[in-house]
Amino acid sequence: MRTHRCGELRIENVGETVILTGWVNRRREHGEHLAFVDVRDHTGITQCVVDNAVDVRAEYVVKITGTVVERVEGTANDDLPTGAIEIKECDVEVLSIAEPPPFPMDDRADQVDELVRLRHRYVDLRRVRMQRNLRIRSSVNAAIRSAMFNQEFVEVETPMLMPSTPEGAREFLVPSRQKPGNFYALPQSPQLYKQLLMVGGLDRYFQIARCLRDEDLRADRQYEFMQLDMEMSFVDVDDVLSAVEVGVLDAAEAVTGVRPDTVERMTWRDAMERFGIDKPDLRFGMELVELTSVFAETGFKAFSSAAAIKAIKVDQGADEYGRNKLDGLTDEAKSFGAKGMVWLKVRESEAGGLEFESPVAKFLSAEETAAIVTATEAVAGDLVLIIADDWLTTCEVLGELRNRIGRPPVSEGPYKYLWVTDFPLFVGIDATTGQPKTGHHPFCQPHPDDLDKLESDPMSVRAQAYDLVLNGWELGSGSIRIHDPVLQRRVFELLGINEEEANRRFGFFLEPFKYGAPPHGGFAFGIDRLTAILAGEENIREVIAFPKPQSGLDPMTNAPTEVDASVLEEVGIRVLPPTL
RNA sequence: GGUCCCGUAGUGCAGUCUGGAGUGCACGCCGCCCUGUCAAGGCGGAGGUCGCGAGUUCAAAUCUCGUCGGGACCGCCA
Repeated sequence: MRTHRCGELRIENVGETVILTGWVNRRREHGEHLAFVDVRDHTGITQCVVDNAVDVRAEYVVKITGTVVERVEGTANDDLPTGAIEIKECDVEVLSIAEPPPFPMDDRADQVDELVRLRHRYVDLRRVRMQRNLRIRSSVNAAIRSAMFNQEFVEVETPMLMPSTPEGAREFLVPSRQKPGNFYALPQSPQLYKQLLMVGGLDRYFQIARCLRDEDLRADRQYEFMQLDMEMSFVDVDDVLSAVEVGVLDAAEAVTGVRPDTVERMTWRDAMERFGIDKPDLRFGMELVELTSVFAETGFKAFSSAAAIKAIKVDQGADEYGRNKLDGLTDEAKSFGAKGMVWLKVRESEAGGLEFESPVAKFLSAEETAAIVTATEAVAGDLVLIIADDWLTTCEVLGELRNRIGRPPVSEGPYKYLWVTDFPLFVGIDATTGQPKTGHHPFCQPHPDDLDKLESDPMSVRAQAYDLVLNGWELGSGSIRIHDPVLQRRVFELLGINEEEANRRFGFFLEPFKYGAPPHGGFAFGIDRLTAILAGEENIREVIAFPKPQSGLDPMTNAPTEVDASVLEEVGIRVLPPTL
């Protein structure tokens, strides 16, 4: 139908008769005998010179046949790759007429209410931004697929209809017609199946897998999302990390043209100590400074009873953070669990040294003041924020403040990939049962050096679990799995799950391990998130063709909808009246 | 479940604090003019349930309450 695409023609094509197809980007009339029509497809725009009698308007779909000519002296457009030429003696065929688009087709649409864009997503998708993002996404998928295939991973599709498992995220349920009153669940992840593929001797499995979780939506969370899901047999942690790295770095290189530096590694403990979070953004410093020992003998009550005291320093933040902003940060700190926040503005003292301007300055001894300055390497004009609490709270609150104050926008480089390793096997105690709660999932292999502490000091046991982090976003996580039924039983017991309950909840999954399970481990990372960061987008909706807004209600299709009573009847469902 | 912000023409805004006729701007749209524009230019025109519902008031886009919708975040996401 066409000889060229709209972004292709150059000065070399002058003289050729060409056929272009696309959408009318804009029309400029100049009296009775002259009008310019910019025809657009995903490759770009070409200017066509037509007679004003031709009635084409914005977003009409057209087929234009004409001759490529060099533009008249002085009328070339340097902003367009095709700006040196135009199409003359055009024969214009209208393939589809169109109503005016509901929003501008250029960058101004970035300011339009997202709901309007989503309601007319098919129009929004024509824009440069969305074309670019979806093509980046396609490159990411292609790079990952070939990276895994080249490493001898086998692509296997696992079922979308699976049994409901009560663990983890809330599931989407699918009623059964053959067995009314019973339900399938859509997979939160292919976790269970991929481990069974290892039992089945696939050795190396991967899948670009759709996962579904019925949890509240966020900028980085949709009901449905895509993961690179993989699992390997006869491996240790390093083997898994290396294999995943190839996929992630290939994808990044495919998009940016630059292969990222090798992925850094950091233990969970170090990440918490230094950055106060298990997904540190390494693009900026502002590391947490340890001050606990400084206040070992302090007379300041807020600090004397705290297990951990740490600080962050805001370079030259003293003037920028007035009373209102500091109060805001304090409220923030409290909302994340701190009892309070101490701020110190560093000033030159009259004696020539440094002193603090702060409501609590008078409670700090000269030695403590000096020690804080030394530890934080503060200079006049800096702002120091101190949190004193139990170790985890101190770290987490400062981690939040650090991100709030220093974190650059997603679109700013560089890309900082990071492995966070040695996560704790258990995090916290379940308030109702008094049993430890798993940090990852109950099939996660404890660190071999910590096996003897499982019963005696479970909270200190590290897991062979690891996360991949990019610029402060958690891309994914994985672990070496338990393949030994005896060890699995020990872990279940610690979690308060007896054998009967384990069989009831995970029976179909545990049974196969009696038939010879290889040691194995794996990983999964979110393709939406990786693509968003590589595209410089703050929100994964911008890299998804048809995403849902925060409510989960689709403004284009109106899903979810009611269904006919007969349909419900068939699956044995009766809908309750809405609760008031 | 919670906190905060937003809702005025197809789109983006101003007006809301301090109540006084839908008062206004830009883009888009429709018509006319225009032979070198390229987010063209000129002239004219159409287009509004101020999200919705109550309340206060002589009078509500504006104040109050409720509700719906959107966004960011917390909870949640093994």
